[in-house]
Amino acid sequence: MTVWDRPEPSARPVPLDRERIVGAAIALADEGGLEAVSLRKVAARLNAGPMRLYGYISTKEELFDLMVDEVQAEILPEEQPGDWREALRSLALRTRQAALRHQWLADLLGGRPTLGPNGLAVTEAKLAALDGLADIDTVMRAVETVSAYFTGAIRREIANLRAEHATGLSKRDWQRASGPHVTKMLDTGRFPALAKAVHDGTDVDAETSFVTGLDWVLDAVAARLTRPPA
Amino acid sequence: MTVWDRPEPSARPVPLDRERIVGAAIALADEGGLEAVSLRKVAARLNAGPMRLYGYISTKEELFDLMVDEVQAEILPEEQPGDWREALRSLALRTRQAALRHQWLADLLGGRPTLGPNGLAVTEAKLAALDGLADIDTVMRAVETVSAYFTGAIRREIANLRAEHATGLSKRDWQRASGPHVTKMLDTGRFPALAKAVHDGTDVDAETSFVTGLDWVLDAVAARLTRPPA
DNA sequence: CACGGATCAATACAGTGTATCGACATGAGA
DNA sequence: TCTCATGTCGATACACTGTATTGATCCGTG
Repeated sequence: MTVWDRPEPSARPVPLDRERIVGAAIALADEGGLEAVSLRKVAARLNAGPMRLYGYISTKEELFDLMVDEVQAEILPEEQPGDWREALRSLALRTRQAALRHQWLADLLGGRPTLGPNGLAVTEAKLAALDGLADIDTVMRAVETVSAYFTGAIRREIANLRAEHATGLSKRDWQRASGPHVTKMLDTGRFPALAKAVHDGTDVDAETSFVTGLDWVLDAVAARLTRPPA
Repeated sequence: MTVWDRPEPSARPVPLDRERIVGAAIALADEGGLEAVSLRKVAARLNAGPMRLYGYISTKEELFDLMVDEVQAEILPEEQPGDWREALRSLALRTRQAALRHQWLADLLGGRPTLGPNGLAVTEAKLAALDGLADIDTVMRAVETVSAYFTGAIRREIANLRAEHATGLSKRDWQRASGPHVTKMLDTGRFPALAKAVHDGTDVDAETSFVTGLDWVLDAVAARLTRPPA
């Protein structure tokens, strides 16, 4: 092969860093969900070979961790409100909003400990909100409980949202259309309470449902904060 | 290729049904986690070719759905206790126990609507527990809230459990060893509340933490049931 | 006994995460 | 200024994935 056949080597490789990599991965996930994120596609988006990424991450899971941590930054509020309740509420709502923007977050939320800088900062914010209002153990329990609630609630919301979107129908029509199956099941009479709920229940929008439960949980926390701090 | 070269066709194919398929898949998942479940391995475990499965399921996701529903059967209590609170508590605890037996369940919990027969039965049980104790909408909100809580809590618990197991150390040593990283972060002083929590917090076992939060949430529900039923 | 339709296995394909390794550009030393 | 070691990058390779297609083989029915 003569020089003339050989192509000129491509310009110096594009400089890379984790930020760019994570950005590309998030973009892909936003567009096509988590399953659209492959190391090859991420690399391609950065005009790099797939193996190049292994200088910055050592496994795909690590990339996911970085993605989650990146999004955690969106959750941190600009400034901490004074009231503990408003602080926790705000963190929960912002997490939900982030999950609505990046629906793939629902697949990752709670799936691994969040030890990245932003993840730690979020945890710090939660703990700080309650700092001094009760003994430490109570505070930890409170944070865990609230976090567990909204993690679970967000996951369910996104799951339903996807189910609706998959069948391509409005919220209310879902039960009727998600199934011939479900309706048939309900008609068997083996699920009377559920049938009644589907039939007579008001369908509130997801946000209302989310904050309703959230406020209940916050009430429960409030009830435990009456004890004097340790 | 003559007849003599050609092997006698293997005995009549093993009969198959969804139950067997799901059983094999669950066995694989119990042993090696969700990622150990591949259609090829499931089929191999049943002495069948991979394509054979597509007569019973049309996608791998459906197999996961069947697995989840199968495990839901373990959650249904033999008989419903009289007290609504005990009923919900029991469902939550049994879900947790199921998740501890089948840790892969944590990856799937809340990820999709559960419309299988057992999933519907579980939902029915939750709703039935509260039936008549408040207007339907309140009941639905209560069930959603409790479910969101324990879904999230279970997920976090399993996540931590895996993290500990991955580093192979005891609960308490985790913060110290999960990182050089975490300790260094804490030493920066940027996370005072978190540092205090790690330092001064008692480490309660996971079950205690779970039921503590659960009882808080149940208290919150109880507070809303005082209103007369609709 | 022949045939039609269903059932199943084999093959194939496009894609995955990651290990290995050879080429090559870059910086240090002579 | 030339040479050589170093470490980075890309190509190749491997074992594996979910699933479409296709061709053989069996069964029940005419």
